[in-house]
Amino acid sequence: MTATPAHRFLPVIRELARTYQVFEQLSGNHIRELGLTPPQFDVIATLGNTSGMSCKLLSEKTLITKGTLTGVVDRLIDKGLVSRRIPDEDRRSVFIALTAEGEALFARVFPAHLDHMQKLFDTFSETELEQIQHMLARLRTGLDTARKTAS
Amino acid sequence: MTATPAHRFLPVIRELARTYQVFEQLSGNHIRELGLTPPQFDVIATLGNTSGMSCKLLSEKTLITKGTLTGVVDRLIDKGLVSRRIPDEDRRSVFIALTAEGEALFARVFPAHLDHMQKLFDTFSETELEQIQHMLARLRTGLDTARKTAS
DNA sequence: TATTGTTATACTCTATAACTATA
DNA sequence: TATAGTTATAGAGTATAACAATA
Repeated sequence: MTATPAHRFLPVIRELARTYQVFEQLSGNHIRELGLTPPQFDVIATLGNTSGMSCKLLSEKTLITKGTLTGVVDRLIDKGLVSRRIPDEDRRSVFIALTAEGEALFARVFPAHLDHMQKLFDTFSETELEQIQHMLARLRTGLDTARKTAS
Repeated sequence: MTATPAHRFLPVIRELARTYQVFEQLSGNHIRELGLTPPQFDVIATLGNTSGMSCKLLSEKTLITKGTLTGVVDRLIDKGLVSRRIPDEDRRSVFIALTAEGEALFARVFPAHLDHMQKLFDTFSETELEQIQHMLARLRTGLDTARKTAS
């Protein structure tokens, strides 16, 4: 196996980290204006356009561990944005879904959030967007594999 | 101006976010084994291979706001990894640098961290690595511009 | 007055692990 | 026994804003 020299991929890692962090900061500012935190918005966005899902699945999709997720969902329930329900099929699990108010927030906020981001992509051609998405997906596959190997 | 349809860039945002989050998780596991947190490692890595820098510059490079940075640096000082010094030229500022122990940690840990990440990039050609880096850089430029506009 | 950092406050997230209830 | 979540704990990061010291 030919080792990849560090000088070749280190700049990519740096760019990935910085790009995401700047994105997170910009996105986070917008989110906090709505009285939400980034993890809370992540949950809202994940539940949006679905009929809800189990705590376990929500945890996997958002990458928020179960213990943390309980607290995040608690706060969203306090705000009246999501609901918990114990399904009859498996009374161990918890089904989490947006409330009507949560749906309304999602419908109002998510498009605004996209508008907010839209101009960043105007300099990219469709081909370039596909390329970057494809490469990120490949990179993530490698990351997923590494994560499983590590655990 | 032609608006970019959301369905074109939304997948890119999702991939960027997920890829970085998985990266952060993998990287974070490795970092916590060293007794550091990701922001602490970020500071160490930023100070590595430099003679130190002001709190302000360190804040800009790590994207950690000044109030938070004080606490992060406090904890690194408690661990004996960095030092504070007030320069004579401008007694308002604080000069932060790695201690000998911090340098040793950086030298030992950073290459190991890279080794840990290396295999993820073996399926990418040199051209592809350059492309993805270039596209991320362009994206970040757009993000930086948007951030300045927003503030 | 403007700039650089620190301090204070209050809250949220995080990891970890013990625990409960159900399967 | 295994699985799905909750609870408990302790620590760290975060935003925000008031503050002190220096320029």
